[in-house]
Amino acid sequence: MSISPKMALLEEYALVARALSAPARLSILEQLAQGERGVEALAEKTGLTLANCSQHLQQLRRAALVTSRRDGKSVIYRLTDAKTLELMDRLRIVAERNLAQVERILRGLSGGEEAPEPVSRADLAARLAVGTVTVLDVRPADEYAEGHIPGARNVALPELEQILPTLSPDAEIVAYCRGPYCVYAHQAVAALRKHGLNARRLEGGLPEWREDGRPVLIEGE
Amino acid sequence: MSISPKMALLEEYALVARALSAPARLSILEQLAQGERGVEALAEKTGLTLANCSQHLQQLRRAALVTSRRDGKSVIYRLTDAKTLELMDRLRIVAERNLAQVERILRGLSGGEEAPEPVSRADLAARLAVGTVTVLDVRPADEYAEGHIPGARNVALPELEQILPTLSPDAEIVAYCRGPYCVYAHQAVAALRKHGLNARRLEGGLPEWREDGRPVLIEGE
DNA sequence: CTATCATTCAAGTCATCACTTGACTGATCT
DNA sequence: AGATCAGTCAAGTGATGACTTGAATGATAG
Repeated sequence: MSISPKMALLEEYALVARALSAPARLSILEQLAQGERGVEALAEKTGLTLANCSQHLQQLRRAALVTSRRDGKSVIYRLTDAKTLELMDRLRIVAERNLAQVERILRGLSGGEEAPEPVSRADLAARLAVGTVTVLDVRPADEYAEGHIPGARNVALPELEQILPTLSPDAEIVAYCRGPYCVYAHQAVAALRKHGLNARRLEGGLPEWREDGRPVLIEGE
Repeated sequence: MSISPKMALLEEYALVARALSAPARLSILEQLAQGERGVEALAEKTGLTLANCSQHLQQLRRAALVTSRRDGKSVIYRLTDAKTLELMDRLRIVAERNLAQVERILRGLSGGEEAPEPVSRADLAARLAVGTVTVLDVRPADEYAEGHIPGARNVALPELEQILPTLSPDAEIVAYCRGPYCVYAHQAVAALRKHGLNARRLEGGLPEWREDGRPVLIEGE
């Protein structure tokens, strides 16, 4: 006797949801959204041990969210499909709408202040075209080097304080980071606004910008 | 010592994903998409025992995907937010794109034949306006009575064979059911096509139709 | 061919989950 | 108040998951 096709389908959908049901794996997926990565790099960025990270990757592979290829001694993982990012974004949206806890955390990130609405990517592109905006890439330098919005200046969060004097109080500042799951841009905007600067977050991050088909500058090109 | 806000956020997102990670709960959510329901009705429709169903509902409530209210002796559950349906649809899309197993099951539902593209809801609305289409609601009668597309004829799957003679071979037939997770429309279309009829599925089901703001007829109105 | 490096596998531990059974609670009906 | 009905809770079981540690694999460098 075979199980019903309906249950079989639900099992498959549940398999994908289960892949997203551990914070560690969401963190890995966020990293992979920046670009393909070896296991060690992923383990370091996510703070997981190597073996643990490898096992999470196996689970992501079982759900077919990631694929791997061999490159010499290394195994390089990448997202199977950009649609996964949309799924993760819906997940965030539903969580933000329904869970009071999420709002509390986000407010905490903004230092208790009300954060301004984020700038849409289309909006930023338009402002970049006429040059009336300062764009800050607040990711770590290695990720910036791998690709960033043309014209963006890289300032990892710890260095933010130091560059404050170089920012004009009149300038319109837009900060971005890895994407909707990343808190760097939230924190950067909160810090900048505390110093009276006119800063806002970009909606989404570099992966979403790239997915829109907008230009991405790679270091050394 | 407090955990980082980032991990706290990821935990919340993972909580929502975990709520979607059991087939039983996906099944419950699909039912709730039809309309609010008591625990017993949900248990019956999903084939879960009462206690088990209740416990799944607690988990859905923890993730804030459903809310409940008391009505006399009964507790009525409903979806907190229609965005949840979008999330579930993305889940399905990602699963269909990445998992070969899903394609295999869907092909099996269609009797091995290649199923035609579904009809979009806008398309069906246009055809209904000019009256050149036969719409079949292939859900159980009680769900049809609770609301259906105006002009749709209710034929639960087991009765489909009997009404075949009443369908013209020239008519264009569109079948719909509960939504993207429901297999009834797939099966109905396969059966109809096997008899040489020109049948296609509607994209999505009644909840999506309603969510579009299109008219829904309730029995006895 | 041996050594090295990147990754995976295997085994074990502790926690959580799905499901069952049977007792419990809270609202209604008589 | 007692009986009844809808739903929840509590405890127990077997399965799965997250994480750790240490051994095994597979490709390259010497």
